[in-house]
Amino acid sequence: MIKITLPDGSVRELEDGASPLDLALGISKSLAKAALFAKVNGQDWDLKRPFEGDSDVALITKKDEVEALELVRHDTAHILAQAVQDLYPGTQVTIGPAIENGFYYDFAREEPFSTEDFEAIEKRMREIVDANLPFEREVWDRDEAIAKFKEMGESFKAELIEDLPAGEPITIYRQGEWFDLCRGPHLPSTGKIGKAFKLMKVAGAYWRGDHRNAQLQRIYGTAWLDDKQLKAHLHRLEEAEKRDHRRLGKQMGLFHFQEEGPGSIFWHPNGWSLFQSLISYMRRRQENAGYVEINTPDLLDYSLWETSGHAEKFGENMYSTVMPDDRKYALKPMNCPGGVQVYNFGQRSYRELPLRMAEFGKVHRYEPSGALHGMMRVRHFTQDDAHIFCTPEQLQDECLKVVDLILDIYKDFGFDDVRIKFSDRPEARIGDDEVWDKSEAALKHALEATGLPYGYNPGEGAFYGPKLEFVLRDAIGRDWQCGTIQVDFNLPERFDVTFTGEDGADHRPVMLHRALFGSLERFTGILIEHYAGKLPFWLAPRQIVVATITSDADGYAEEVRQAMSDAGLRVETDLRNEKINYKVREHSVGKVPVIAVVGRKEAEEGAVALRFLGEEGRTQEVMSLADAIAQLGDKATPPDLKR
RNA sequence: GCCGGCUUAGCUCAGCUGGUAGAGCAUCUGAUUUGUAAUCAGAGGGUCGGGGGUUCGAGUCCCUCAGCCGGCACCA
Repeated sequence: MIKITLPDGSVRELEDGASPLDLALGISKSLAKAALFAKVNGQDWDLKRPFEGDSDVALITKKDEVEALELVRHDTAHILAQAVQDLYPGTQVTIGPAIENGFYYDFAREEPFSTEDFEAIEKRMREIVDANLPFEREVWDRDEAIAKFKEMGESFKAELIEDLPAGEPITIYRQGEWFDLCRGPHLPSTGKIGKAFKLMKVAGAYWRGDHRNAQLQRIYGTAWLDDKQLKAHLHRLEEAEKRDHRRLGKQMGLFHFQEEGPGSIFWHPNGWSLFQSLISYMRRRQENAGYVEINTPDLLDYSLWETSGHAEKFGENMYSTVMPDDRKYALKPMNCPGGVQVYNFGQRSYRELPLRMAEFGKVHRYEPSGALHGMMRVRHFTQDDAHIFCTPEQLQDECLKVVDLILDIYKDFGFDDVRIKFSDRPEARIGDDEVWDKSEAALKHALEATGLPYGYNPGEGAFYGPKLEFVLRDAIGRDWQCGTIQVDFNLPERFDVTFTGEDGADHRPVMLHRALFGSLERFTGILIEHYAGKLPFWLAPRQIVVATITSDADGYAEEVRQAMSDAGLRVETDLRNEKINYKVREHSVGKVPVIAVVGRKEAEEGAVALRFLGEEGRTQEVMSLADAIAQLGDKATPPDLKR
């Protein structure tokens, strides 16, 4: 007999060789039907896999949505693989994990898959579900497994097994004739997967994520517990597409791209207004936080990048040119060397530290063509950069201040859920390990002092120092790095940066690189998506459009515009000979937050009828012009000036 | 950069198996002066991303370059 302890603490005795399924049956028939898999001593366990002695057991059902979804998605990946191999013999399978919202499976096949193949594949997948094939777990001998997969021509699978640690049991899961190397667990049978899945897209992906390896074909799918969830997900995707910044940017007249400037933005008046609002805001915040602002050349002698080490690491991605004077120049890909020159000009005293030098720097990077993505990844962008020169003793405190500032600023833009990632030394780096030990420790301590949760990105630091990344998520769930802090003991060394200490001797400061928006271009894109174009009033490029009903009100409309403009509001008139419906629609589509409608009535009364964009139950309010200006003026005040 | 897809009027898109391009919106002109998401009528506008090829003939087939889209890789 074995003793099974359930999560509520109750204990049940079962025969040797009993499985979670027997346990469930012993409790109730409905539980046995609902159970998907079990957690046995914290380990994922198939329902039909016998217990190995006394155990703590939790039965997982659909109610445990996170676990259930993960399992269903993983199982769906398996039937995708089976379906593909049924339909396209000669295709090799590799790996197929569950991911957020679904799963993917990577295949090796000469001929490309196309989305047109999806219908046939999905049909075959549904057949496999209908067949209700039991998933059966087997443990194979390592060498036999390798030989078997090699014999089948599955070289990728064989490679996976070869790379498993020696002691690891090789588990194989069978569904009917088909089987795959897999850690498990799986559902009892394919019928339990259900049909709330859909194949979404094909894409290339490198074997083991390494671009030197073979390129595989990845099929992405989404999978859910029921049709309702699936439909909801597809609906979410559609909605997310509507807030795509590239689409909204066009509708709102913010910017455009064109072939002659791949990865570079042509800012239109509305977009540039938004961009400038962000800069003004950040300038105030930085000034308030004890920063000074500088500006350094866009074009500098290439040698500066050789000194910094960027040329060696990123030379391929730098725009550089040799001029008739035989000097090689580079468009700056980052601002650090420039900032260092300002610091190094003249002598610095310990009394000046920490010295926080900010720069809205335009940088150019020749990003790989495939990396370009709307405003999120461009070749020409503006950083709200700053370099903080401080003593090692001041380092931690400065890091903390930056983290606080970043999070406070994100809140002003409505981002409360920000993920922080700590990245430590990469393989390709400069500087001694002792220096890295020091800088990593300092940054980590500062981070931990905030008490905030954070993720860990091993080996993802900058080549000169460890970094924190602040990650925001776009409309359709893609993550984008925005803010960053990097601790740097290396560049001060390379550029011979010093200050005179209290003792009269030269000392080496530490350099802190930081950006809060990161790229203003990217941040703008994220803002557009975050607000689905309905920007907060203080950021909206056109805050108010004064729209007339008949031409009788033209004169009054102009008066209103002038008064609002005098109050510092961004306002335009729309005097066109069009119906008010037409004007309302056009400016609503253009995401103008307030339409001030004026007709004969308003003109007589000195009033305005304000129509607010997307505010349910508050679509229209009639008030005096003075009241309107007071109310809108308040709305137009940036959040940092309200406190 | 890699894999796949796409590229037709300012915008969104249609154009079957090759036979010299269509719609809606926008623009312009005219009429309409209209109370909160598209007033009516008329007109102009593209040689089908660039280049090359196959063909009697190509937007439609092939090659090539570029850009964009979806991923992957990269991201100072």
